[in-house]
Amino acid sequence: MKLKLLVYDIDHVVENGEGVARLFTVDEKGRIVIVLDNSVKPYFYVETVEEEVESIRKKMEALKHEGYQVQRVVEVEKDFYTGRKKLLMVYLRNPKEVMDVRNIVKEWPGVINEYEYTLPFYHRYLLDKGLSLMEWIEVEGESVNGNYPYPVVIAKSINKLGLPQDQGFRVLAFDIEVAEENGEEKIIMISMADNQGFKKVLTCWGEANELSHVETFGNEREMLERFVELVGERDPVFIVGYNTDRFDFLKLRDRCEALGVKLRLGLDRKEVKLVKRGRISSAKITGRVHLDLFDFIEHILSPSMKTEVLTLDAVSKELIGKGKVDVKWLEIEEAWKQKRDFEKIVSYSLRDAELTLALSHYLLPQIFSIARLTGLPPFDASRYTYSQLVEAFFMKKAVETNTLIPNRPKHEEIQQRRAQPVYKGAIVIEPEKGVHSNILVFDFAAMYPRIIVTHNISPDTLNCSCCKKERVPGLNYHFCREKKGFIPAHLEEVIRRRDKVKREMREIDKESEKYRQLDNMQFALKIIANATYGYFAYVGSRWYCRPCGESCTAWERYYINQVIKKAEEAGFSILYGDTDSVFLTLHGLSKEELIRKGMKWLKELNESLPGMIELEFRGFYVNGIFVARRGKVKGAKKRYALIDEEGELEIRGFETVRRDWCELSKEIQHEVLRIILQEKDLNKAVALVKKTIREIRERRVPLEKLIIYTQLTKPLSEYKSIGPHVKVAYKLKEKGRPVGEGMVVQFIVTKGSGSISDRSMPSEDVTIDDYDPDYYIHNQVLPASMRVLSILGISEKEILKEERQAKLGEWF
DNA sequence: ACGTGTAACGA
DNA sequence: TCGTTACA
Repeated sequence: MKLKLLVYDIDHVVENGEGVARLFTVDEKGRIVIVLDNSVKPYFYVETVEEEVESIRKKMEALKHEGYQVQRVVEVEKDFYTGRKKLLMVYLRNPKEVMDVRNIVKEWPGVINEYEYTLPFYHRYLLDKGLSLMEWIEVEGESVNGNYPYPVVIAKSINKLGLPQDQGFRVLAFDIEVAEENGEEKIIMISMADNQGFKKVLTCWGEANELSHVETFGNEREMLERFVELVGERDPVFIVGYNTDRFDFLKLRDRCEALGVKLRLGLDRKEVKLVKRGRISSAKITGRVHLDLFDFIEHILSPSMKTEVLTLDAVSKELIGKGKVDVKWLEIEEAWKQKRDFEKIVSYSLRDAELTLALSHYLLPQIFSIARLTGLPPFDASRYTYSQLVEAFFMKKAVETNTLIPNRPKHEEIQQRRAQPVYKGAIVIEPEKGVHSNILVFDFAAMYPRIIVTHNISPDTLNCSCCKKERVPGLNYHFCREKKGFIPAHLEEVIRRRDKVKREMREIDKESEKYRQLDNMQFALKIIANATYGYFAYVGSRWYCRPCGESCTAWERYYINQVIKKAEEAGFSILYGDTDSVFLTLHGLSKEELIRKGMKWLKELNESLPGMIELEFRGFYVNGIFVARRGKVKGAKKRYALIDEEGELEIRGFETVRRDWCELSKEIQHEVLRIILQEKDLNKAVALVKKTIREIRERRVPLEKLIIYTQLTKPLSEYKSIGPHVKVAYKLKEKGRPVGEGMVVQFIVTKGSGSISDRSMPSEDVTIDDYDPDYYIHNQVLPASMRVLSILGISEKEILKEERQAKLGEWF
């Protein structure tokens, strides 16, 4: 029989001692079909000294007599960055024997190194088959009776059908609530929502009730058993949650263990498995893909998000415009805290499941797009960091081009790499402080990836012996001009594909499904393109190449200097520049003349730039402001504000955009910048600051605007210097609150004695009468505002002097 | 577990 | 001054 199927997950089973890939798929009607395929055998590579090839091959074959099922040993040749390599390819039967045999072989004399022995078998299978998940395949095979309540097919052949076309998967979101009872933490509520309209709240807390979607149980065990039963009934392909790796599944496992409930959520009715992944573990379910959206957001999306905290509420609000904490939800939250008003609590809990479901609708297509590009299962694609995704992409390309995958560095090697001094980075031009008008901004789009491609920067082209034509400016490296490097070859493909997708996007309706699909595609390509430079110099990298990273920044400095030189030659003044951007102006020209001259200059410049490197026009700005460094005359780098013709502000580096400054300071600084750049009314800006200072003294500011957010970047015990956020973390810990690395501490500085740290309190414990007006005036609002006002000739004294008079005035 | 350059805070 | 954070 022939079947058209979409693979959404994969693992392997061992049958009669043989590794068999197990593909979890759905057909066009959304029905689950399990496909078993034994066409890929587990193997790894061994590099030996030339003279020992034969003897070692014989020795390996002889391992059969010691119980190792060495099937075949084949001599192969593969590309490597050091050149062509002859290798022995050792085929085994059971995937777990790969490690066992490698551990034996590595001790043998004459064996130089082993390769590709750490790949999980499912990854080996996907790479060798050239398959990506979330794509349609055609399976020819035979239907058999398996131990699953789903059809099982043994594959004879599998063909890729090409273009991805999404399928309506069943997606179930869930969320649990816990509470302490008699010193023991229990699960008291489980909410579920799926994309077929199913909603359910299970609880073993509160009284019986009339709500149709609520089931109340006499005890926690019955509730958990019902949860397992319901997952089976709803039969989802994707189970999504928010922070479920680190919280919900750990709690579920603990409680199920304590109460003797089997958490059988898998298609095979097996229990949820917690698999270790670095510091934290992930919950894995056979045949259903558990996706923790928090991981994906933390690793991939958060750098480009505005929110200070990655709570479900804040994230949904930013990404899908839902989850706004309005009055109604505040009420519900209060009810939950006080454990009263059952109905409200149920809706609170259910809302989390529904928000997670809504988020998944938006995020799953992005995850799938990354999965297709990197060849990783969605389970991994959603959990990997930038560097891991880049690595997976190049591993796929390596196998496609008969290139040997370099090994991951061992612990010792990582230490050595870490000990290397940092190399020279990008150039930042020191700006002249003050206000400037008529500014043209240009930047190099995707500069590092384009440098890598244009100059063929790659570990396999570094210092080749065949040609030495192009030396890296200022460094003693050169890269081959004859042969295309491994990294540049595939990176070029990524950049070209992305450019093409972006061109296609311009032609179609922004609201269309096709547009979203293309957008997700270009996003996945962008991740790979942008992270490759950093990956060269990342200590954990397989394709580690410091000279490559160093060369990228050297070329970057070269090009920025070229641009500056040519701009000066054309008569422009250079106001500022950072890494890949330049800010230019030309006094005495009208706006139109300036733009016309700028465009002409840009065209000529681009004709002189090689390869894929191109400078782009980012925009024209009416005004811009550069501020001074603290206590210095010179202008500060990476801190400026621009305003365009539409009155749109672009603020970089200022307190306004930093989360470790309180909202009030940020708001006032933003307003000061706007008043100055847009209204050009210095007095109005000064008056605003004065008014704000008065309001702080009179305690007429909302407490939330005084909260400072600071992240704990390491475990509490590792801090040598105890700053405010660390002190607050200790205070939280004392209260019995969970405190850990990665947590964003929220605090307010209060009155009293001692250092600022001593006086910093968890924001939840502070009332309006507690905060320290002096701190918020002198350490927050004033510095933030003065940063801008002082360059316009306003002194702190001026603002405070009149402030004192105003205060005096209150007495008369 | 992506790179380096930078400003600024609090102890 | 140093350790720390968050930004470009």
